Amino acid sequence: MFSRCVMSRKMAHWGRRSKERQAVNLQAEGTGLPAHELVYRRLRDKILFGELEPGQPVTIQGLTEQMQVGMTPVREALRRLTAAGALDFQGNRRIIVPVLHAPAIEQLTLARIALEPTLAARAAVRCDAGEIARLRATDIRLDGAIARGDVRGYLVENHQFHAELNAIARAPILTDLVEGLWLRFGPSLRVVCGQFGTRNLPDQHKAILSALAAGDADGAARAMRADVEQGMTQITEGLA
Amino acid sequence: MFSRCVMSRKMAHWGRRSKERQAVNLQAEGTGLPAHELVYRRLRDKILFGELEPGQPVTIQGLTEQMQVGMTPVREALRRLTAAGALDFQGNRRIIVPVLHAPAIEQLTLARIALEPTLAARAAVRCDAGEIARLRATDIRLDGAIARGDVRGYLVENHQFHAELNAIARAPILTDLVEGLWLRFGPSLRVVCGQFGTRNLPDQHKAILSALAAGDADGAARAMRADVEQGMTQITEGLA
DNA sequence: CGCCGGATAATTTGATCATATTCTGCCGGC
DNA sequence: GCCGGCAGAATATGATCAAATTATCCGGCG
Repeated sequence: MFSRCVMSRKMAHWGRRSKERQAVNLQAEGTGLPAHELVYRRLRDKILFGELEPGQPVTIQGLTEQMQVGMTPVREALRRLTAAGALDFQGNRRIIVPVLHAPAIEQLTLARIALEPTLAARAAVRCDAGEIARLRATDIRLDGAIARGDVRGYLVENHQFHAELNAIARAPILTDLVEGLWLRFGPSLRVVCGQFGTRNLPDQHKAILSALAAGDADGAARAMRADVEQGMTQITEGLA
Repeated sequence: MFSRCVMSRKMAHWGRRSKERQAVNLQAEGTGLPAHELVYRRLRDKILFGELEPGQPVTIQGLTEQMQVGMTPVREALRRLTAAGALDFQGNRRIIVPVLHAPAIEQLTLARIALEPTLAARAAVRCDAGEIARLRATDIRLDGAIARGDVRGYLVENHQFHAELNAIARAPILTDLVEGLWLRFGPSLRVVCGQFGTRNLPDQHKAILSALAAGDADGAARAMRADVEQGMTQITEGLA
């Protein structure tokens, strides 16, 4: 009992040393958010914007040294992402970036068509002028990225457009569901865009914006459905 | 350096002792699944079947001693559940069982109506005789639980019925989404059932079964939609 | 003289880490 | 070709620190 107490003091000293090194790193990274949250967000963005390749293995130890944090936060972030289907947990405790196959794409399309038009319709009856203006600005940046041939920029702004739109709908539960779907096809979308470039990337954003500005819920839903179908068709054909 | 080594040996010894006790406990629980998976499943069932009360705080340390495992597995299970919305992460790093309010119920209803009829329709064109028979058997057990006034049994068998039905649809991604929704309203559903007992718990399961047996996709979807609306109305009125 | 509000101490809980242990997959010997 | 050891990665634990909540205490006021 006593010896354990002494021992603990020593460990406390070492722990403090490493902790200080750690603290500096976290401050450098940014806000006062917990490390597991930071790891989660950075990994999520990497998946969403195609910095990870389908099939690529994701190891805990790799992340710990890459992000300079302990294993526990990494572990938690990975659990969150695997729970959301953004990463694939191979039975033999190995984690990889998911490789989409036809049935998965079909289900994702079904789910997106079931949810995103509903959100667009809600947004149409809730949006105000400022929100539409911000949405227009995002869409212009999106067009710029396409013209520039900037794949990463396209992915970022496209997601931004849809995220802003979903936020307007004031339905956080539905929005969370949709975000989870986007995480699932993010890596594959990047692959497709990488193959074909940004030349042939039509979207229905103009039609969506018109419907929103007119407060036309049904029109917004239809336009969103078309946008989703177009996007998922791209993925299907690109991976075929 | 040396002292640390000695210390480590002692810690290892204690760790092993508790680990062996643990191993026994894990074996008792069942298969050779990892601890975090077991914790996740047990917590999920508790949420799904109403053993946790809305608003009740869920603490890591409480779980560690309750389930006799270390903090890391508990932590991972909680991350998975909060990611799915089954638990609510209060900003001040405290976790509680979610308390549903009207907008949340509305969104859950929207999502369920968007997804579950689709799954039912898919099931209708995929089911075979054996699956229908199993589904019938589950529904009979469900009726038994209702007649007995067994709330817990009702929750278990009702979930089982829908889970089996969704499995027939062979759309694991959609099924996962729906499972997440069920987790969100599980605790509140229990509260409602606890208030009213199992007397007034009508469902559309007979209609669903007929449609499935007839291979009538559209009929199955309609019946499922009615079942979902009925169930969610119960919750809305019960919590009002 | 008793009660209440705010400041402080104590406890509880969460977050993170280093380490020990276990499992998986691979490689070389038979 | 198969089996046993080995390297590496994942799982799990306990220690420790930080934050937040709760309990306590004391001075001022009714």
